[in-house]
Amino acid sequence: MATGREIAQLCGVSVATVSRVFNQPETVNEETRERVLRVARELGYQPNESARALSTKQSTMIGLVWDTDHRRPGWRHPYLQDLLIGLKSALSAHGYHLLMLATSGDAREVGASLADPVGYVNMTRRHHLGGLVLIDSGSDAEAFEAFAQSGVPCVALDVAVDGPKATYVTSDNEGGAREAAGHLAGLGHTRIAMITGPPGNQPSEARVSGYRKALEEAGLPSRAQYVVAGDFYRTSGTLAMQRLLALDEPPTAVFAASDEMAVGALRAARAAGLRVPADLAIVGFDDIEIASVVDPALTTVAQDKPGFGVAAAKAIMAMITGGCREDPVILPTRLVVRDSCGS
Amino acid sequence: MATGREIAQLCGVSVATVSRVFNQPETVNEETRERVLRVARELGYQPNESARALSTKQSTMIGLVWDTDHRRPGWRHPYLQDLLIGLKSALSAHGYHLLMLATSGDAREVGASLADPVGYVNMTRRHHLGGLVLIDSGSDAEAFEAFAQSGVPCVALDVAVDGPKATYVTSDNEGGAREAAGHLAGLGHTRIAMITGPPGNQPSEARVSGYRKALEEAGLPSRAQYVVAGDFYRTSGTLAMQRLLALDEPPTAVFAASDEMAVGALRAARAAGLRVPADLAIVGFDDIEIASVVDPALTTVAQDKPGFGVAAAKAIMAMITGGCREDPVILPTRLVVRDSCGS
DNA sequence: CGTTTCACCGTAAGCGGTTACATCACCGTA
DNA sequence: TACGGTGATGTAACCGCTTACGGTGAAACG
Repeated sequence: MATGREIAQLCGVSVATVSRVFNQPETVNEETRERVLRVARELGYQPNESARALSTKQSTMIGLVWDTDHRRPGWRHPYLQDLLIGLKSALSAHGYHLLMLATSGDAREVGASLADPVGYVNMTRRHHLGGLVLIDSGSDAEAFEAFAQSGVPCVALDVAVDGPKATYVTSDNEGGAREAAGHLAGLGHTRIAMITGPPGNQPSEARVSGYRKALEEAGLPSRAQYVVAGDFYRTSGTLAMQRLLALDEPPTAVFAASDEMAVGALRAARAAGLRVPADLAIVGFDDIEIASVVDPALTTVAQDKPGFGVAAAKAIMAMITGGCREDPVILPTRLVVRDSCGS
Repeated sequence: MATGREIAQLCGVSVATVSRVFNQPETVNEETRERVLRVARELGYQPNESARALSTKQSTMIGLVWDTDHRRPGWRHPYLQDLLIGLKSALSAHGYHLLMLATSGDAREVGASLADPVGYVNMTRRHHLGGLVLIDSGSDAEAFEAFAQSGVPCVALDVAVDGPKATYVTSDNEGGAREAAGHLAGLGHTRIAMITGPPGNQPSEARVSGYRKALEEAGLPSRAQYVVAGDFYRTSGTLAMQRLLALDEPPTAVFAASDEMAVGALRAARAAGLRVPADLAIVGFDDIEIASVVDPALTTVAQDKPGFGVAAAKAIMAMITGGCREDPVILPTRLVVRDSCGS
């Protein structure tokens, strides 16, 4: 590996000049700059990032906090891949790398344990990370708040946090839900139920709120027994649907807070002998891949998946360079009408 | 941030001793060791990884090479999330972190361009990465070979590579395909077609080979027009199926090299008025999520998705510590019989 | 012609660890 | 008593880069 010193010797300049060529090119004479660059290229020079980070106290890395061995076994993020694509490409464009942090297993560790924000924050300091991107694993609101308060620049996905250098990005859950439920109402449905996510989950709460607004706007009554809680998983959708169907006056339309639950509901409906959408209209949320594959294809509220990553990347970079808090980002959603609501 | 020097001063020892406490605990007197550890804990000491890496010329990071802006637009890895879960948790357990590399956009870059192995290898040196994990993006065989030859420890997923410190992990594609096609033969089918992946793709080739073996074992003739090429995408499955159905003697069973193509084939069959599985049996490969959701649920060959990541992690760590090549890992597959083959 | 200005560049002190080597006290042994 | 061995620790060089500071020569100025 060629070092700056070698280049300096070959060019007859000092290491300081070599460094300047790469960091403040305008301060060095064009002729010598060219010379240094040429030699650097010939030698295949790669600046030592460890040395640079040590000296400048900052690296070009952003930490990604994503709990894989989570307390909710089997949990899968609905669109992790698209999110990462957006995140990574936006970060790459500005020379940043994404570091998937681990807090466990390191014998050298001092006082950091798994799923413990402190552990991640420690890692942030160890590696001079510019900031953190926090991926929601379903119910980390409290932990995320700790991150936000730590002073480390961080942006949370789908969890509203607040802190000196913290912000978040989320979809317009309320608006999307409102559009979805409104769509059902517009189709003439008057008995519209909702299957929610786990209580306390922010996107879920927002979706419930949007659902309520849509009912109100359509002049429909809001019945308590039409709102039943799920947990975003498919099975919970089936269970919830069964409870709805057991009602004296079962709904003719259901809005599920996730596509997975919508699929579960669809199963339950079919098992009960109902035809979808003829007897029961179903709308989901997320627009994950299976939405277009189930039969009937699921009408759903699409989230801007890569946009999530891009927005997170922009926010974190802005906070790193700007040094202050950024405004939260609310991404627009889009109602994708397919066959499950019989429009 | 507390440094080793501060600890040293507070404990009345030298920085060397502090360092030894963490790296060669056995060489330092128990009493002083306890003292140093206690003070370190009180100060919330976190070793500076940049300094450590600079000094030792190695970091605790493994690079992940995953092309997001690939020449095949819309490409998605069939099970990236599970793979990452396995990879990350196995690496975490040994104190390694995963760095998602970017090669583009860095103005400071010297001679590294996107999708160029050299760029990634340069990044490896810059950051003192222990090694690289290469995720196949569909057709990177040549590029991967360049990685393998670079001397950097690396393990490729689903691409057979060879090099001084390179190895790969892949599924038993041939065996899985053989079992799948054999299953169809066992069901009494004699006209069994196959929809392959893109020509040159190694897993696809192996699956074709397994398919051929199964036919042979069942005493069935191998007809050239029964093997039609797709590209792993859904649309290509539809197209391929249409061609198969246009044959004078259309097949009664189809084995697709991916679930996506199987779904596409299923659509084509249904559009042609065929019932699945009564008129046409279909088997896929991968066992992605949609396989269990389509109607009829897809019989398919399941890959050990998290196992991929775990195996890759073990291999790369073994090569880093061992310094030499590891044997390739072939993961067993499992035939998941659902409804699309009418067993 | 002396002085100021300015563009350019070198010197050297860090950044926070690791580690080869030296030191020192202490013990057992001849 | 002199000496080699051993365990515990200190000393200092080094890893490769950044940057504050100072120096130099030439152009510009009065």
